[in-house]
Amino acid sequence: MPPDAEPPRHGPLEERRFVARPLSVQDAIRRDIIAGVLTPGARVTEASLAQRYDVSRVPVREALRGLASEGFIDSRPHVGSRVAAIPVHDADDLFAVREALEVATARGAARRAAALYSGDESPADWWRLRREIAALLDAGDAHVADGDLDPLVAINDQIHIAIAELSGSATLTRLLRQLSWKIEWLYAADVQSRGKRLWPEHRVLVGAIDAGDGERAAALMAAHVRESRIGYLLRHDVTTPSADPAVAAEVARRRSADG
Amino acid sequence: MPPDAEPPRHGPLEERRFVARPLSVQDAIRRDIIAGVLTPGARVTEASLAQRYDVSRVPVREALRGLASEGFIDSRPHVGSRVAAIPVHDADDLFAVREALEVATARGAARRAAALYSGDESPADWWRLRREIAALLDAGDAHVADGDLDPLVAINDQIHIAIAELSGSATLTRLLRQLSWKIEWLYAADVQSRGKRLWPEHRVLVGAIDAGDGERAAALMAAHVRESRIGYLLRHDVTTPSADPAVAAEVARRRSADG
DNA sequence: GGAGGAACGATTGCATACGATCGGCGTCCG
DNA sequence: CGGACGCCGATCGTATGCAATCGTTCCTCC
Repeated sequence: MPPDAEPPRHGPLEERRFVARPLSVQDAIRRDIIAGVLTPGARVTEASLAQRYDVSRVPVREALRGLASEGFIDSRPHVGSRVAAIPVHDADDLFAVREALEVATARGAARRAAALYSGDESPADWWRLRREIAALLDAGDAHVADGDLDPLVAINDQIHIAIAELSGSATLTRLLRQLSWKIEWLYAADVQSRGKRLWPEHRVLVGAIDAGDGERAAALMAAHVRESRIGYLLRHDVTTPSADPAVAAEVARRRSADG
Repeated sequence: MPPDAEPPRHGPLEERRFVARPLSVQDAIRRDIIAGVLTPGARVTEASLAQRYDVSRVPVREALRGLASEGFIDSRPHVGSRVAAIPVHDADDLFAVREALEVATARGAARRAAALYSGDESPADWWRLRREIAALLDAGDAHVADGDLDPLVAINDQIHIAIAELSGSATLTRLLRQLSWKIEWLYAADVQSRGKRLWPEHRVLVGAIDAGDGERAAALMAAHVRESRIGYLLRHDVTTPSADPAVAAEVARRRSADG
């Protein structure tokens, strides 16, 4: 089924509802913060941002409030707002929570796939998400083949978010999205991630979801996120490797092995 | 030291910065949603809320945007907003993620306590939070002694949030706060929680944090949250008890034991 | 009688304007 | 010479007004 068959049918309604919102001011500011255009500690007044993004103070104000509740902005009433500090010392904990989040979403997605095949449920947007994941997998493969690894981190995040949406839990999806932004911020701040080795795991994971094997999907996701966590800790030498003893041991082992 | 000695000194600056913001519109609406005053599915227009809380449309608008990003409001552009559905089918996953979150914050709080005693760090508001926890523990004890268990769930949440702040991770604290609101919503929606049995565990947990024993604090918190999760699942008979096999087995065991 | 289209009401999105509050700095008094 | 008081610029918080968009309803035509 071609992916462009259904969208023009319902038109802009379903379109705006779910996928392609026209990049709100909040998204634009967040993107600039993550990309490093707005550096931590920088003063951002409503007026300056309004001029920067060519809108009035009102949307900027709403965006700032949202970004403050997401932790990208530190705001003090009647004083001003600043770009928050990158949570580098939280990195390991962020990965630990991400593991729990993603294990739950992977298991939920597989469970929902099983329910779908047995006819218990008929989720409307399941197939749309499934096709989106397929497209993302193909796009990632193409980038890997071309040796262009930079877009991989963004595609990786989109796949994981799509799997979360596949699980049907809006709450978990929302939390994971916030966490992904933070981890992306961590990656972008220091060093470009090289996710080539972890990339092939995605297809195996999606296969387990399609098969409806919840436990296998959960185990694969746990290993996948844990590898990502170990990789981050290996690239950033921190004093305390990890709070999780198993992760810390693995980091120490590889560090001594690789020299 | 009486707790009302310092606030009038620096006045409203430090006051507003951290603790007692004058209950914003967003907090008021969220409170009403959790309390069931605004029921899921109810239409909420900016104008009606503005009249209800006696403010203009602009603060209502900001509050709605924030609540939408928190998942309490479903908003569609140019159409309107509705109170979101209570995430009952996510309950078990929410507890699983909460366990990971709270284990990380408990471990972090204990680690920070150890660093404090060894003189490595000197956190300014550590003692303030520690006193706040002590006051909350005493208040909870008083309620338990009086047999007034209703405020216990709120006090419980405040203790857990304070422990998260003690860990020093703003990101984890923010995620936990959002999760706590959702779980509180779950509890308030169906049945009043009876947390008397779990209450004494708090002092043991805080003791482990004070001792700087990170692993013990983490283990205690994991058991504490898991008990809470099992209790919820026991009170709400769901078809699939839990995604975690150990939790599911324990729920089944107690259910057959209690009849 | 049914289907397509246009106009209307309702609601949000944004811009502008004004009032309230805070931090900084000069000045005055002890 | 040091500290406290008061003024002032800066910034936020809120209110009001207008334009854009969506869902609906009614009208017309087939």
